[in-house]
Amino acid sequence: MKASQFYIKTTREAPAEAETISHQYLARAGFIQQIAAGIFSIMPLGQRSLEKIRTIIREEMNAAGALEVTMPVVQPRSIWEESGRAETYVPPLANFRDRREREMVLAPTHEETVSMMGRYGITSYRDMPLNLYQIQTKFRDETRSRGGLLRVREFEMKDAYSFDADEEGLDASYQAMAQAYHNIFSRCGLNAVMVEADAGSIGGKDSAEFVLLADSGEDTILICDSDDCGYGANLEKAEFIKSLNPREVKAEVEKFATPGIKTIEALAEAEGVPTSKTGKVVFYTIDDEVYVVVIRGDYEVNETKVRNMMGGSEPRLATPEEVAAAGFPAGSASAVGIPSERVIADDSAVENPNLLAGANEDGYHLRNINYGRDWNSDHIGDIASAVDGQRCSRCSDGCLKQHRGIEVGHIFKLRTVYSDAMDVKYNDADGNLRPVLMGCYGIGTGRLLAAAVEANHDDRGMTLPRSIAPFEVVIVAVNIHNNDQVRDLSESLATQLEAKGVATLLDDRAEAPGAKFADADLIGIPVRVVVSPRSIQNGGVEIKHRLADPKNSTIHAFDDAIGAILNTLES
RNA sequence: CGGGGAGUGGCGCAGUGGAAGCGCGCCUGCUUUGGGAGCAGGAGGUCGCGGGUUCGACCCCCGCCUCCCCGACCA
Repeated sequence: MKASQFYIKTTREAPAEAETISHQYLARAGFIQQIAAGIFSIMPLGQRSLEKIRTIIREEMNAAGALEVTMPVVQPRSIWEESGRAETYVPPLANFRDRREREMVLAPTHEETVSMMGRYGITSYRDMPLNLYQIQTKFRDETRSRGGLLRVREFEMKDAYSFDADEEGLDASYQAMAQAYHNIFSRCGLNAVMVEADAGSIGGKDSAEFVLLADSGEDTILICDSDDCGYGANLEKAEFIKSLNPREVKAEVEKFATPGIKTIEALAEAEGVPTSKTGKVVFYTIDDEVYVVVIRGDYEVNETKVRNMMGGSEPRLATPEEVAAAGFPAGSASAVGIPSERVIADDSAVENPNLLAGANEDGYHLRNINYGRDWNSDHIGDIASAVDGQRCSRCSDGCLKQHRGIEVGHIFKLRTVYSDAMDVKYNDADGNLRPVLMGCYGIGTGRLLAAAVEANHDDRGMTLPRSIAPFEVVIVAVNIHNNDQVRDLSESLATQLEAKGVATLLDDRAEAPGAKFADADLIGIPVRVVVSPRSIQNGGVEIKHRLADPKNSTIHAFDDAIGAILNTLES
């Protein structure tokens, strides 16, 4: 491909709104163009990289036995009513009416349509396992866009859906996808870690996400630092071992005045004890009921864990008005005297004796509060968020280390959430009608590209691996327009490389050499070959890997050039 | 959807109540050709939109739209 016939428009400066490295480089190199908030066009260079990513994904999905399909982006709202998600998935659903006034949605994900596809043909356990996937556009209206391609509203996703007759089958499908994902990310040059995750609003149970560790990511994950443990989970899911305060004989409750003390930290300091000796309270509204959530003072409430414990309804912090309306005291609160069905308690608050807590009277607190004697709860469990440095729940000696990361893939066991709602059933070997067990598996292709840039760049530009770089070799033809030798040799090299299947860009533009070098570095083409009057005088062409020092190239005679280029490409 | 910022040629930015400029990029010609070349000459902007104040608004006032960042949610 000749650069003069391609579409290469690079800029020295990134758009002002580009903050992340990947956004800056993808924009400067002309891979992407922003059209609206979270909506991008992909330009020819970006298209080539994305297509290579798609090809890798297709190869791995096909190898895992999945079958490619295409499902519609525009869907009738009625099928979302059938699954029940028209009500629960409200914010991200973009609605419109067609010209016959039928209510339509832009699909944010495709469980409904794939369930219909499964329902169409799956009638027997003999029809499974089945795995259907597509690479298709999604639109989520309420997700806030951020970081260029890292998070957008319209995005392309590879989404796969498995159908199995039993748990063993589902597990095998899930494991096959996990392996395929490892292969995909590895081939794209990403060292993604698989961590346990919460299933979120998609529904279902077991799930894991694949995360590229990067400070620009918005995902918080915790990974055990023990070499042979391997436990990792995202913040919503991570479990840890809570410390236990020393056992003490239950002491008598004492009420005491604490004028002006509003925080747990201030209370602990005033009493000269650690915050782990306190029980703090947060009010949450769940399904229009206000609950008192109790947790030991040194931990924070994890709303996802609360949601899961309370049956899946989203908790949100209660407003002062709601707290007052529920008849709960606003200041210096505690669970003492609150009906147990309205108390949600972390086990840390239950298991530790003689805690400091509010007196449910402004300006007063209580010493020596004990669960069972002074307060009760019908909802006890782990609702605490893990933080850096806590003990790993899976091994005896590890500590959890907190990281930021970019979520590039997510796999779920949906089980029967959608097969029940959408009536996807089969006959088992005994003739019983059973719901199909489903799984779903997603990879954002654009985000994968952005993540690859986040993981592969330097101060000159992108350093994408050969597997996803838009071109593998760039031939910088210096002075090509007034030097026939340069022109003939560079074109000959390009032709030979193309014949060997190497994606080659011949930079024949009438740009200054420096501009061509800068563009080659910015775009991040793995191998650079220079053909110039000087290189010819020196006996051939110069070959350099993108990651090598800019000045550090080697001269090769023309007869050896192709071999040397291929060798450099392999390195 | 809450909180904060910003909208001026393609991109990055300056600017004043008398109404528009710089750098990069673009076009033409000549000269150049190893890390984003030089000279000369050009093209390109209803200053986000609507209303108001004023003799006069890019500037002041009001409303709206859009974009970005932080938070809640996700691939």
